[in-house]
Amino acid sequence: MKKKDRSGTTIKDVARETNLAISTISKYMNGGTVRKKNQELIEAAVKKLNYFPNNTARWLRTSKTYRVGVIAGIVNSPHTSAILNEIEKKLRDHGYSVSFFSFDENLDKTKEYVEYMISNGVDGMLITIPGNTEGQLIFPENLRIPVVTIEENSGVIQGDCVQTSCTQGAYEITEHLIKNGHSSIAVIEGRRNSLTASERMKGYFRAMEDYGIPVRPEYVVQGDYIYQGGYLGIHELWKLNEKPTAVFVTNYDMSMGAMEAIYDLGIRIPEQLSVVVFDDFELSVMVNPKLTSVRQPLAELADAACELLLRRMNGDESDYPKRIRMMPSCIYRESVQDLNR
Amino acid sequence: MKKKDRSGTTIKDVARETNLAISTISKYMNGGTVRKKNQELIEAAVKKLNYFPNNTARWLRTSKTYRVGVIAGIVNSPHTSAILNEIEKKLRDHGYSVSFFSFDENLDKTKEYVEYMISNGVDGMLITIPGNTEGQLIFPENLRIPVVTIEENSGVIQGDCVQTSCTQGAYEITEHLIKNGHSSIAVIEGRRNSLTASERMKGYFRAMEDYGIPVRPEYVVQGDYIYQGGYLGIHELWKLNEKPTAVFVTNYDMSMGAMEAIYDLGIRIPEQLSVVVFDDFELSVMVNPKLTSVRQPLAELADAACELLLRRMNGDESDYPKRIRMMPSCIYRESVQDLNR
DNA sequence: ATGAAAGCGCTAACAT
DNA sequence: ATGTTAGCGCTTTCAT
Repeated sequence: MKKKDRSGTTIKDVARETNLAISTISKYMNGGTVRKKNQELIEAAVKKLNYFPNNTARWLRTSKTYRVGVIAGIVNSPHTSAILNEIEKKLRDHGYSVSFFSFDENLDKTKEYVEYMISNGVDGMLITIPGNTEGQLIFPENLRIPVVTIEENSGVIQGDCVQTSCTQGAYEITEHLIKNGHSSIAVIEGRRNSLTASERMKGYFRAMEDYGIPVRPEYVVQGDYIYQGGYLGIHELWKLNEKPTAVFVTNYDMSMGAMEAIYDLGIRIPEQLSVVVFDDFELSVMVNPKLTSVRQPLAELADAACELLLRRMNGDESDYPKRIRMMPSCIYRESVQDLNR
Repeated sequence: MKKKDRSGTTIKDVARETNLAISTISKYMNGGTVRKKNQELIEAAVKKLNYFPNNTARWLRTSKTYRVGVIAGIVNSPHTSAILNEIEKKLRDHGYSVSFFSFDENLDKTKEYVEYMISNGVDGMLITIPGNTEGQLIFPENLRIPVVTIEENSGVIQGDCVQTSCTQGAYEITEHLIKNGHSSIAVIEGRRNSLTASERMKGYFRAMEDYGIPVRPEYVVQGDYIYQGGYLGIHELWKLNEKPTAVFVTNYDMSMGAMEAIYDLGIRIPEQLSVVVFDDFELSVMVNPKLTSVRQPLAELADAACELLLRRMNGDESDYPKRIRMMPSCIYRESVQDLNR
């Protein structure tokens, strides 16, 4: 039997070794009380045979796997990895392990992934959609396990979710530029049809409007949420006769491209151009000067999602569906020049 | 029953719906042939009831979970996330999903983690040890599933592993400095007792020796593999009367600290100081000027590890234990001044 | 091609 | 406190 080759010692072996009933072993392994003598017997046998209980078989009876499925974007991005890191830590603290899938492109496959996860026996799921992903989350029809989504958008999903308000962050950072005396404020937009992109633009437009500053069409350049977009965006802006005094780059990847272009063109920050960016990762403090940016509370987001999921998995459905909104915060560093002085 | 609340449709339900035997359904689901009429019946029922087979129960019979356990360091680091990303993609392509644990501190808990993973029913395991982690991998005694480790060290583990040669990379990058006319070459060392640290230092010392350049003790400054170490290291070097013309920073976190210190002190790269670093992530190209660095082939490492594990899980033990060594490569950019010109 | 039945490792009544 | 037994969802002989 293949079986015997792979799987190690079972509860049966321990029972045989100790001359006790299987159920006694089971009881003890689950924290029940047995006679001291038997406890010692069991301990000895467990050690000798190197037995540890099989959660998978356990699940068959209890319908608990203590495993949660996580579906996320490319791990190798600071956004996803920050969230994933927090999720894993948090869930492990609560005795859960995580199985995860990442998807590269679109969301079409989520349904398939979700089904696969359930096939694999998870007690619940966490889904985090990177803001620059197109498409819609699709769930199998009669989903029986709790799912909490972590996202930057709003309105995409029904059900439990935690999210950040992109509009708010974009508004604040634009306002910051305005308060520093800027009115020629360019923006490098995210990909068309992206919800986060339009949320962020909304924040920008609203701030401009609130302060009565007209938006010049040539200052709104179309990006795509990737490196390239930021790079080309800056080049485009720098061809203008009347150059902006500030630029708001609306996501992380684009901000790297933008910085590259800024170096290439020899533009001095903040003397010639003030720069603010959406998302705050390592780069923001490693470039010179350090960037003023909008920071999404990723760890807090992940934490809240885990808490909620944990409650759901424990059967508490009281406040379903719950939508938790968190506010991003602006981090003021050295990349903005104060034009008032 | 809790049970019924959570778990969805079972094979039983499909059998009832179609008036066929459970075993017929099972056969069909596993690619066996059934009468056309029955096939249609089953398909219809599966769709109607939204049935998908439960891998976990399946495992009970087949001892295959199609799940592999991954134990890695902090996900939220470019090193780990690059590897994890590749592993997940690769394994998913082969029909496996990944369960993972990360550990923050030391390796003492690996044994526990490994046991837990096995309890959870994985077909194999991948363990990646970040080079800056102390301690020894400890495995449970009669481990019945294949394990492949991915590491930067050599000699720590018996069994299958893939690794990079740190010594080689450190040698090459030091040699590069020498060939560019440098002889006052400082190095910021990794943490004491770290194997990778000593491997990297070995590369440095060997290159210096091969080219007959004496190593000045004050140019070897002790770091700790974290940000702080790089930061303080540069400050320490810059207090010296005879400053080095080049510095080799031996890991990523320290190189960030070093760059920070370099900015703070207003040191110009490469005019005043040439900088080379071990590890090549985003930072290296985002700073100005771009950094010459040693790049570990992380994706390739992960790929090779997956290939090997996949073979082992398919029962091919032919070349056990296999040790695959990969060479890092140097990426020459703009942070080194050519003193020969 | 189909079905009946045994059994994977474990837990949970229930009886002792 | 311990043992007996049924059964979780599924695959796999072995009959039919």
